[in-house]
Amino acid sequence: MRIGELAGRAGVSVRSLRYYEEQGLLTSTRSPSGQRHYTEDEVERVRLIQCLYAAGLSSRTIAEVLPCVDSPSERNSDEAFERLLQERDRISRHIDELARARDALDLLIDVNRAHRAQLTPRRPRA
Amino acid sequence: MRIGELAGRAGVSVRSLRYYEEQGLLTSTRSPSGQRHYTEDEVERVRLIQCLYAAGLSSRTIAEVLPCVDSPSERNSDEAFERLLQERDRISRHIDELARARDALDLLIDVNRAHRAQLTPRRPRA
DNA sequence: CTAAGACCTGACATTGACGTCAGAGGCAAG
DNA sequence: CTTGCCTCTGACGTCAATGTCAGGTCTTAG
Repeated sequence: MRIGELAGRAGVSVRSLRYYEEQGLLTSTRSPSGQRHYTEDEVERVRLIQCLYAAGLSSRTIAEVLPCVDSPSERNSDEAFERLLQERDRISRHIDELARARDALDLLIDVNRAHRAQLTPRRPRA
Repeated sequence: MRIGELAGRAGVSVRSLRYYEEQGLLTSTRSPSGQRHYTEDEVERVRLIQCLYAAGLSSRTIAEVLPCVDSPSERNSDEAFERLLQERDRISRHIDELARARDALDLLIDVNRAHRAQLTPRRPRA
């Protein structure tokens, strides 16, 4: 398929796909006229890349761990594997951080609700 | 206290504190010579602001919810309160997203571990 | 054949939370 | 008074993942 279709099916912009290729996260075969062509598999790959971006990994970091996706059986991915573990931990810590922030907001919400209840004693959900 | 001490105690840069003030997140009293002075309370406020930044809120959004911190009892914070609920939900969704990414990494880790175990059958943790 | 629409490269624009630097003034200790 | 550190304002720099535009080529439906 061509780049427009891949973009549509993976839910990203054409611009992003070209950027991913530039960053070494994605490869394409080229038609004689220079247009990029992709296989079905690339759809999932792009979704994975997006997932990792959403988890806060940078292009560089994604590039570093991709060997674990592409050739999990090769010895050359020692560094990549280390990175994978690191990123997993970073995500866990980030989740904890978000949970603490959510707790703070929950507390604020409770306090505000209490005050609001007092202000409008007989007008709930207005 | 002056800005350097606040920065140290709250764990942020002096530059950041001035930026927060510029964004309306923090206020200071000024000495006759123009230097900023802060009370003890501001330490906690700065930590809260940092917490919200870490949770992905922008300066603008933090400014929008701060009325709920400063005057939780006032009617004027309707919009702020709405925003508070929205952000809480956004954080929850973000946590779910991160958890999915972590699951994906865990799977990758398992697969890679399996392959590595096969490659070096009698050399664990080398 | 031809027009519309997808695609190409290259380059500049954007956004947000800062870093950093310049040039100037403030303040406590010796 | 001076030395050294803190602070001030203002302004430009940064980084990363895109958006967007220009000027040109390719493909395909009619």
